[in-house]
This record gives sequence, structure tokens and C-alpha cells, in this order.
Amino acid sequence: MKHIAESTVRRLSRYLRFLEDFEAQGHQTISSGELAAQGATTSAQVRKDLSFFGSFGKRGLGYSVSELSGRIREILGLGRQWNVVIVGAGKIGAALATYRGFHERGFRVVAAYDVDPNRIGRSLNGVTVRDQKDFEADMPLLKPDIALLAVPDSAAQGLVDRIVKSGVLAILNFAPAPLQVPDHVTLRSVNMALELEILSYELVNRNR
Amino acid sequence: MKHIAESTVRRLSRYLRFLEDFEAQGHQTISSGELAAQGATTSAQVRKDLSFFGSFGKRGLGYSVSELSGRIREILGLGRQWNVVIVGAGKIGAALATYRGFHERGFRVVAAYDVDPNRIGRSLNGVTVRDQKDFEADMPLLKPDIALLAVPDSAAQGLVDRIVKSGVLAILNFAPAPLQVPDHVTLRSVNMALELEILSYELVNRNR
DNA sequence: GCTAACTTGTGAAATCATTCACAAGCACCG
DNA sequence: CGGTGCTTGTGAATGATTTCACAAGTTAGC
Repeated sequence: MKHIAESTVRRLSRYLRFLEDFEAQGHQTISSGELAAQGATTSAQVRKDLSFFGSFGKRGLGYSVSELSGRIREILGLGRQWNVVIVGAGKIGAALATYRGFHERGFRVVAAYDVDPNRIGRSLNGVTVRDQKDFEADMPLLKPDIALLAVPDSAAQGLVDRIVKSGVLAILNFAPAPLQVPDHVTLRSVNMALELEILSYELVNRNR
Repeated sequence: MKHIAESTVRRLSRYLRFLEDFEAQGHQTISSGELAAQGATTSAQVRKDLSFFGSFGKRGLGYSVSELSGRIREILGLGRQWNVVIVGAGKIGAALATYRGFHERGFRVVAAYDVDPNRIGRSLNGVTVRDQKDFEADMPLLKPDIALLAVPDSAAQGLVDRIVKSGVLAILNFAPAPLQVPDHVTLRSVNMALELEILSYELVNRNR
């Protein structure tokens, strides 16, 4: 299969969310136009996105809501449960541990780590924060799929290296620092200050 | 001026962060290649990004670190202080209130709101959480530039409407719900579950 | 079974973003 | 003061993504 653009994957994920709402409302079928209206895109875009993975619709009718949501779930790899560890149990780490959206999608937080003695031993939504020293010892048992990194900039690269060495293949980073990972590991970063800066740019350049 | 791609603005923001580090290390000048190495991009990309806004370098020499960082700060609108209000003082709202990265960039949290009586009156990093009922009354005094929205999905659109009505022109949303705003308002969304889903896709489709 | 009204799936066209490649400018050296 | 080595700024080329436009299916009504 040829390479799929990230923008396409992103939209699929949004389609899925809407399909679930739509299904809950009791609808059986949906057209590409209805799906597009939701996500501020076009019907052609929706059909093109789906066409990369197969043809799931019926001409004249649209898509079966339940079939399509199942297909997208499969494409995104959401048919299974993913084990997640949180590294850094500060404010952001704690917020992540209790974030409802994760659990609903099959992401289960199996452990959390920190270096601060005040945080070690605390419970985050049923998960007890452990000493970061134990990280390497724990990983072979937990075998997490994904690590969420929420530590200060200065500690970030060192922890990425430890996470990579432990065999985790995907990292979602919340530190603003630029990080290096080997090719076989996927790293994504969420940078909230950067998002605010883009808003700042927009505010200043509104009337170009 | 013609339209600038979001990807360009995003990169400018990253260049700025690195320029500041570089300046702190005492360097006077920097070349597009050095700047590129940092952000996993190319020297041509750096020069092209900057060329949309002017020509800031010296051929043969590179860019003055201090001049370039000043120019980028100006382009991004970071020369001034931006007043920010937080709507929703749960875990995420609280994490945002204490996020150091914001303050460093001139984003100042001037107020926070919630509906939960347990949260109202609490202090988040020096800002006392107020009753959401007071929102409309407070806005004319505070005149915030940006609102950070961190409430449950079900409340999100209603609050967006109230925020818009109060005259705020930019919203950074953390709820996974798709939201509507009028054209003159800028809305950006950070969706953490969606980022995890992209990782899930990558994990499943690694060996295509 | 024929027509009308829809809607998909998809090549082709258009638009948008990145990379290439090189002339032109600058600093240093002998 | 001319040559050498670097580096910028930018049109042109390439590559990627989105939009267009339409043939081909499907259903429903009569």
C-alpha cells in the first residue's frame, strides 16, 4: 500500500467520532456529504480519503454507519487495547491519566512514573505513581505500546532514550523540546505554547 | 501580503525557540543550515520560510541571531503581552494555568472559570477560579485576547458561543468535540485522543 | 421495466508546499 | 585588490494534496 498522508489519517479519526454520534442517534446510513458537513471538509475529500483503503459505500445510498465505523476503527488499529505508560506525573501527566477520551478508545494507562518523592506513591485514577528508577525493571512485565512523556524540557531527551531502549515503539511527547528518536520509533509532539503562538500570529495578521 | 501556510508559521515558532537557546550560548550568527539541522528540515526550507517576510540574512555570513529572533517574535506577534482566560478549571484547565511555557512567551492568565462549586474559589497559580455565571460581567473589564477552553464535550459549543459573544477573537480548544465559530474568530483545537489514534495507526501500519 | 433522483469511486486538473540549483553578495587572505 | 570559500534569496522544478467532474451503480415510484 502506498503512503497515506497524515492529514488523511487525522480526518478518518474525526469521521469516526462523528459516525459514533450518528449511530447513537439511530441512523443506519450516511452520505459523504453529511460526513463532510461535520468536519468542515468536502464530500469529495471524504470519498477520496476512504478510497485509499477500499470502497465501503453503495452508490445511490451512501455508507452503512456501523460498517464504516468498524472499517475505520480497523484502519486506525483501534480494534484492540493499547497499553500506555505515563512518564512524568506533574500537572499534565495527572491530567492525561484521568482523561476520559483515552479510555473510550481502548488506551489503558498501566503505569506512571516520576522522580519527585512527593508524587511517588500517589494514585492517579487508580494507577499508583512509581519511582522512575523502577522504569527499566517494570517495562519487560508491562510491555507498553505507547509512552506519554510529560516532563520538563531538560529531562525529556534522556527519558526518550530510556523509553526507546526499553522497547516502546511510539511516544507522545508534551515537552516543547525538539527530540531525537531512531527511525523505528514513532514520535509525535503536542506543543501547547506553539499552538498559542499560532493564534497570536493569526490575531496580528488578521487583516492582511 | 499573500497567505502564509500554517506549516510555515509552525516552523517559525520552532526556529525562534532554537534561536533563543543559541543566543543563550553566546553565538552571534547562525546559518540556515544550522537552523535547519535542529528542526529536522532543510536549509532551503528555512530560507524560503523567512523569505515570505523579508530578507534578514547576510550572504556569506548567515543571520544575526538576535536580529532574527527579534524579527520572528515580531512576525508572530510576540512583542506584546496577551491576556488569556481559562474556561473550565478541571485537570486540564489547572495544568494550563500553571504551564510555564505560556508565561515565558507573554501569555498571561488573567482569569479562570468553572461551574463546579468545589473548584470555584480555588487558586490556580495565583488566579482565583470564578463562577462561570460571572463570565459575561467580567469580560468587559478583562478584555482578554484569547480563551482556553477545557470543558467536557457537552458544554463546549455553548461556551464557545458565550466566548464569541463576549468579543474574544481567538480560542484554543481542548475538548474533542467539533465546534463552530463565526468567520472573524480563530479557533484551534488540541485533541489528545486524536494524536494517540494517529500513533495507533502508525503502529499498525508500520510495515506496509 | 423504465425513469428520476441520488450517491459513490476515481482519473484528471488545479492548487499548494517543498526541494533544487544557481546567481549574487560578503569576508577573509595573501 | 583579485581569488577563494561560504551563504543567502529566489525562480523553476518537483512532489503532494485537494478539488473537479463525470461515468457507473442503486433505489424507489409508477
